[in-house]
Order: sequence, then structure tokens, then C-alpha cells
Amino acid sequence: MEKAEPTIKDVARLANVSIGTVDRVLHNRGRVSLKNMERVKAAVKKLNYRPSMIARALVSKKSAIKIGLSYPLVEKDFWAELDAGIEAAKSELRPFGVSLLIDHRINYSLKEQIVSIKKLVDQGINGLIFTPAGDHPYLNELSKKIPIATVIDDIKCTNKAFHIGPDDRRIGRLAAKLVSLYIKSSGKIAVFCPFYTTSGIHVRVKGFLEKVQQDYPNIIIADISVIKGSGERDYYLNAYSVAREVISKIPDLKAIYIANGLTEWVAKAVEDSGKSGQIVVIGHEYTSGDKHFLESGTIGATIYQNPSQQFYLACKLLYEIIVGNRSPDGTNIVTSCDIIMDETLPCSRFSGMEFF
Amino acid sequence: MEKAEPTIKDVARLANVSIGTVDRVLHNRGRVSLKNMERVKAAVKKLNYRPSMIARALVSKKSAIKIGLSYPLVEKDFWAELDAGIEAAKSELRPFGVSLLIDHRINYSLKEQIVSIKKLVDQGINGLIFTPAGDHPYLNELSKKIPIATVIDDIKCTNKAFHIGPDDRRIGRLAAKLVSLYIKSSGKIAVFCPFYTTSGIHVRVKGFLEKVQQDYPNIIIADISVIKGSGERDYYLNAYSVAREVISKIPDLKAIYIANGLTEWVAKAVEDSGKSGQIVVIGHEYTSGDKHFLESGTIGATIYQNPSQQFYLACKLLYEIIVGNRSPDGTNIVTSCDIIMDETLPCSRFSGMEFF
DNA sequence: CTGAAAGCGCTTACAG
DNA sequence: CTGAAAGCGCTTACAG
Repeated sequence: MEKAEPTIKDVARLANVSIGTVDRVLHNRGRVSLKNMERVKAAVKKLNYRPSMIARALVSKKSAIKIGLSYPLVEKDFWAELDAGIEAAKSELRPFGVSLLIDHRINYSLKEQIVSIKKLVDQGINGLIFTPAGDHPYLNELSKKIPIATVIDDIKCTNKAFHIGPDDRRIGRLAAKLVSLYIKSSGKIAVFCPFYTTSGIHVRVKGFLEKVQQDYPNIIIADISVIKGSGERDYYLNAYSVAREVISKIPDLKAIYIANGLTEWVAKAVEDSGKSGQIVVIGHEYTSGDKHFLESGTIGATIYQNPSQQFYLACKLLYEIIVGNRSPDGTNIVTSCDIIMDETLPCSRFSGMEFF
Repeated sequence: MEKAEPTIKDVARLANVSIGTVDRVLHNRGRVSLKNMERVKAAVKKLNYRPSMIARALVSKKSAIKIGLSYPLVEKDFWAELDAGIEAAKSELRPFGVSLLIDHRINYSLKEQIVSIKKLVDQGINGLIFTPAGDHPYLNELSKKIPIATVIDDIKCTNKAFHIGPDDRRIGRLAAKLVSLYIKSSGKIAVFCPFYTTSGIHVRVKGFLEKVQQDYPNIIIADISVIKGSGERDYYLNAYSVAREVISKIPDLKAIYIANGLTEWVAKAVEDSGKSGQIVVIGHEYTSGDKHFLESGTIGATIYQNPSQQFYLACKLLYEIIVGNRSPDGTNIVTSCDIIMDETLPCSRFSGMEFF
């Protein structure tokens, strides 16, 4: 005895107008008398009408919608994983006439990001999802034309549709707790803070230090190093060499916290220094190289912010906004993070979604 | 320059028949001349024609498809969480004319499960998803009529479409590792094994014990108790009282591992015994009651098997199978698990999905 | 055995 | 400002 879903026809009938008029108010296309506007809105509410994605998609065959994605391709493995999430969103949205246009950048430079985004805009995107390298007047301008959303990192000033990202302060605190668990709450540790990167990382490190100070009096922060680098390879190598240096400088070091996805390079430094088993690495994300070090115990745990999920969600949300099912309101969506340990991964991180 | 997808019309034109005829061969409805049959098949192949889900779904408004779900409602909070995942699947599939019929059971009895499933079958379901209490001839019989899939727990003998669930042995090993981290690898622990429950739990406990034996020579398993109970409330109370008893019996107990979602009841026993801070609880799943104990540190961590995700996935997969986009092949899909700690949850577990 | 027509719920021109 | 009509790609009666 399912009560059939109300259709646009039902709304039109109840509001005593044509379905054309209902459509106009549904999508704020204007040119509707105030009176009809309100009757329709009342009818929509009364019937709890929700437009059928299906019917809309069928029509949209003609006017396909395009969503642009822009993000850096530094730390390749991290972002590569992300592709899987985007693929999932793509195949789920394809039947609805949505195509995703992707433009990578090879660094965190704001200037290049703007170039990348302009390229997407030139291709006629109807919405933009990006991991900002910073704020820029152009973004604000753009946001007046199409909905734009930030993922992973946020920017303050721009009038955006929404932001999806982790709670970096909390992530940093979690990292501190994991370090403490592995080193039995006391000993010397080193903290590595990547420099050329998204702003959230710094919040993360702050959260880490704060938690250590608050809760772990016997943990000594023996070193805080900033990892610099220009380009991917350089970045990796610096993480590695800084780690080696610090390891040799502090013989009784018990743990290293690396505040982003460079985990495996730090772990490699530990292993190459012959310190596996004595120094544990706590880091972020999950790259293919991490597997080996998780198994050997050199990496104790990794905190995974699930970028695939974030982009996946963002694509679907932005789609809803573009087709008018939801209005852009600058919501801030906080995503949860996962702890990855050797025993945590029975198979690929993204196993759950590869079917769609 | 997207090449437009071929439609049934294109196929009809190429095969020089009507779209009605194309539809007939597409769905083996018979009553087609051999000659046309082959022309259509050739055209389909030549154009690489794939029917549009969207269009099909629009029509299917009339002939809706029903998926039945059957699972126990013991440990309410665990399964309640699950509802959120089912809701997500429901709202995502609704536009495709799919409705989900749910039938709970109040225990893990196989007999009641069969009754429950028969009830669903009587309502004309086109597919079944369930968490089996065991195998039964009826299930095998049913699987010949409609595709059936198992979630969380599996059964061997039945010819099922697929199974989705965690790797319980691995989960048990992970639990052992977490216990070891919290108690600094040595001391007395207790293991609580729920009895009336799904079979995976026993594999879990086995994995736990195996890992302790292998890797933690200084951890002493001072108690292994079986938790029994008839009905939900009884179950909870027994977990609580067994815990209290064991705690008072073993004064230097350092950790309790509870092998399923009764975590909060064990934690309550620890707290009520005045042992918070001395005994850490490692358990499973995440109930609203856990939050308090995670914050206070009585629960160190919980291993979350994400039942919502599992059912969500199962619904979508089974839908694909029912409409013929995928064939049932008995695949075994292993899902990953999450570690939940105080710092892990910025907001509701299911935040990611509530938008859809 | 086969084709033409109606209709699923919506959007998009088009005509008032 | 408003409505009637055409059409998205398919399935389902219906008429030959």
C-alpha cells in the first residue's frame, strides 16, 4: 500500500497552476506572480514534494552539466587514491548527465591554481570543487557565477557553496594520543611539519603540540623540523634526509610524528638508520609504500582523512546544488578520520566503492 | 564532443525493426523471428548499446521492485546505527523505483529468522538481504527464485548472490593489538565472548587469542567468560554482571576485551567498580552510550565494522543484480573496519551520508 | 510475430 | 507572467 510519491503534476493541481509555473518557482527562474509563487510553495510543502532525479536526468540528456575539479598532485599517492573516489562519483553521476572535468596542478602554488581553474571555467563548468592553495579575488568573482566548494582545505573570504574537510586540530590531537600509546607515554619524540602545503597542516601540528603539553608530561619534544621542497620528488627527499639527520642527532628518539602524507619517506629513513623497532612513526594518509612499513611496525599508525569520500560527497552535493535541489549556504561539513594500522586493512582502502 | 550514447531507437533503426522488437530480444520475451533476433543482436553489439538505467527507472515507477531486509534487533544501538545506512540506500534507490522492506527479529534464532524471511517473501520481494543466524534448506530453495545476499555474517551452503562482511579473524587480531598498546604489552586481561550471536564473533575471539599468543608473551589471559542472555535486556545485564564479577575476582586486571557491541555495559561495570583508569575496555561497534566512556578513557578503543556501509552497499549491489546489470556470482566482499577513539569522531558517525 | 501509441516525471522551447 | 506541447529513452499494453 505504498503511497505513491507526489509528482510535479500533483503540485500543479493542488496549487491550481500549470506544471510550467511549478517548475519556474522550483528553480527560481523568476517571472512568476507572487500569488502563484506562494501557492506553489505551499503545495510543495504540503505534499512534501521532492522532484524526481530520474525524470530530471532523462531530460538532462540534452543539456549535460559539468563539474570542474582542481587539486594539487603533490604527494602523488595521496591524491591518486582520491581518483578512486572521483571515479565512483563519476560513474554514479554519469547516468544523470553529469561529467567531471579534472585539472591537476603539480604544486600548491596559488597562482597555478588560478590558471588551472580558469582553464576549467573556459570549458564551461557549471560548478567547481577545489582544494584551495589560498584565497584570491578571482575566486570571489567566480563564486557569483557558479557554485564553488572547497574540499580538504578551506578559505575564509570567499562566498562558497560549502566546505568539506576534517577537523585538523582534532586530528593533531589524535596523532599525539597514538604517539603516546606506542611509546608508553614517555620519551623523546620529533615533530616534522611540512611547509609548502595546505594550511590545515599547521592547525594539525598545533593540535598535536597542545595535546602533548596538556596530557603527556613525560613526552619530550626533542625536535621540530620544517620540511621544505619544490616539487614532489624534492619534497620526498627532504623528508627523508631531515629524518635521517634528526635520527642520528637524537640517539634515544622514540617516535616521529610527520604531519602529512610523507609518512613512508620518514619510515624509510628510520629503517635505513637501522632503527626499526626503536623508533615508531606516526603519520597521515595511506600510500602504497606505507603497507610495508605498517607490516614491519616501523609505522605504528596513520591517520586517514579519506579524501576520496570527501570528493565523492562534494561532487554529489554540488550536483544537488546545481540542479537546484539544495541551495548553497556555505555549510561546513566536518568529516571523520580513520586510524590505519597493519590489521586495519583487509584489502584496498576503497574496496567498498569500486563496484559503482 | 561527447559521442552520444546509442539509444534503443538507434538499434531499431540499424536492425530495421521497431523498438518494440528490440525490447523483446533485449529481455528474452520471446515471440521474435529468428531473423530479427539476430539482426537486433548484431546491432546491439555493433553500437555497443547499453540500456539507460534512467529511462528504465522512470518507467519502472509502475512496476516497482522490492528488496527485503532481515536482521536481528539485539544490541539495539548497533543495529539502530544501521538504519541510517539503510535510509541512505533507500533514498538513493527510491528514484529508481526501489522500496526496501524491513523485518527485524528480536534474537539470533534461526527459526524466527526463517519466519521473518517468509513474511518478506509473502510481500513479493524481488531480492533478499539478511544477516543469517544459520543455514536452512528454505534459504537454498529461495535462492533459486530470487537473488539473496548475506551481510555481516555468512553461511556456507547456500547458493547466494554475494556476501558482504568484515574479516573477523583480522578484527580479533586488531583488538589484541589495541589491548597491548593500552596496557603497554603486559599484564592480566579478560576476554568476554558473547554466546548467542553471529558466528563471526567466535572467529574474532580466535583471532584475538592467536595474536596474543604469537606476539605478546607478557600478556596473561586471566579469564575467558561466555556472555549468555535471552533477549536484549538480559544480554546487557549479563555482560555487566559478569564483568563486575571478573573485576572483583582479579584485582590487578588491566584490560577487558569484549568481542561484540556490548562494550558500554562492560565499561559501566568498570566504572561502577571504581576501576576507571586502571582497567581499559576494548570492544566493538559504537553505541551512543560509548561516547561517555570513550571520553573518560574507560573505553580505550572500539572496532567499528560499519554495518551501515555494508547494508548500503548490499542494497545497491542487489539492485544492480535484480535489474540485470550484474549477475549474481557469489562474490565475497571484504569490508574494512575503523578504529574508534575519543579523538576519532568529530561528529556523528554517519555525517557523511545524511545529505542524501 | 510485429509495430504504433501511450506514458513514466520532468525541462525546455514556444506561443500567448 | 502563464500554459500547452514536445521530447528525454525506455516499457507496457494494445491492435494488427
